[in-house]
Amino acid sequence: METADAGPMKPRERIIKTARELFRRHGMRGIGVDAIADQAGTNKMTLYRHFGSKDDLIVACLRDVAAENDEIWADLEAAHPGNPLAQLHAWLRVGAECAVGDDRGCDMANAAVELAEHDHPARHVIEEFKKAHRDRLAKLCRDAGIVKADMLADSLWLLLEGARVSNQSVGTAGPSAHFIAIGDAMIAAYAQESTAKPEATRAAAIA
Amino acid sequence: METADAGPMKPRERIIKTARELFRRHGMRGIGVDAIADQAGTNKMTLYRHFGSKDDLIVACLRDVAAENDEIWADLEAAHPGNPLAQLHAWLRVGAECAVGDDRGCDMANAAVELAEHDHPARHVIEEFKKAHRDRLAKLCRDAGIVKADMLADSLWLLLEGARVSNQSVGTAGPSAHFIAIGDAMIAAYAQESTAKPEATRAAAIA
DNA sequence: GGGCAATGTTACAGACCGGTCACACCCAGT
DNA sequence: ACTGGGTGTGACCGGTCTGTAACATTGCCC
Repeated sequence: METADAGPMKPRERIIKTARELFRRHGMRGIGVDAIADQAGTNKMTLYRHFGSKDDLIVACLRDVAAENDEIWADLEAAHPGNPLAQLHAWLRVGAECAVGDDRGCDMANAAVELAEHDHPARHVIEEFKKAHRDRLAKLCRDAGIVKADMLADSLWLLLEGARVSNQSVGTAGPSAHFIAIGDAMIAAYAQESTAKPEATRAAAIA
Repeated sequence: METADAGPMKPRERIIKTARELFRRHGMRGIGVDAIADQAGTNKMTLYRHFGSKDDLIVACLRDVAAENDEIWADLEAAHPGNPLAQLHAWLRVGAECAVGDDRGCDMANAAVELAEHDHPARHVIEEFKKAHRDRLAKLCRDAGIVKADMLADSLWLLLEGARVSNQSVGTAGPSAHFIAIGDAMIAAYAQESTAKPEATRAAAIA
């Protein structure tokens, strides 16, 4: 059949790319390896030669998602070098693209829902990825001089997670539509709290 | 096998109760009707006499979830009659029970993730439920005199959705641990904004 | 051109799943 | 005691799924 992607990519890449799309559209348990191989313009045998099992393929896809996300963070820092507050606002805008322009949520979070077994090989990748994301966000908040950096990071994090999962039940026109407004309000509130009160502290530091 | 639940309940109830638990633990696509019937102390044939298909059973389970939730809202109002702000804080506590004491998230949201087909019969139930929940929350905010009631409602809603989905990737000790603190801060910020600024308005109303 | 590794093709095995059938059973209401 | 509706039992069908085996084919490098 091979409806798409007979491009110059090697089979391995095509399989991962196609699998990611089909996993996303039908769920990991809702699509078979045969359909993935077909759609990738190859066949089941070569798929199994590159990935020993479907679970291995799933793990490879999630690692691909993680790598893609690393690029986003690199872009974020490159766009506003040395300006963590601007990076924080930019992060919010990037998150908004996910939260308003897409109704199938975060691949990692979806995988965590679908792969309920606690010993699934993908769980490790998911947990590592999400913790890394949250830690990067917290570092950004800290570097931006937010006092309660962890609280703001967790607030923004839960906001994004909530928006992306909410899209799947009530659509992008639901509460997620206010994503940026809510996020900006959060940042503003914590930033104000960080500059208003501790004048005594700052004065002491100067003196 | 019938490891559990040979109680006095009629088969239909036992099946729904068991199905809900197994769906929750293994995912809807991760458990078969045969296993559900076994665990419920009955058999597949009886299951199919009560529910025409597995999808029907799924819908029935989700309706059961919705009914249980209605009770929670009734309890909330009964506990603090005529005091919407107290109900709002109580709602946050109830949400916290889900967000810190459970790592398998919201059944409805999980179903939305797992049942990716846009025409699945359960989708209607999920959407209706989630919208009703969000609307009730917005009404509570409005009744509590919050000016930007919709914004607060959406913020709290996304907070809860995020916490419950986040539990499945990073556990209850992750950002969800700050659920109540974050929620209280949100309510406080919006409540302050609702009493501080509009003194002119209130004065005008009195005069 | 020869050779070798990667890829394609077909068929198959084994398991599981949703769903149905025919028939035996139990037990309450009359 | 009878009867009838709800229930239990096991077998079965057709389909789909992951994963494998054996063999043909392509394409690249020397």
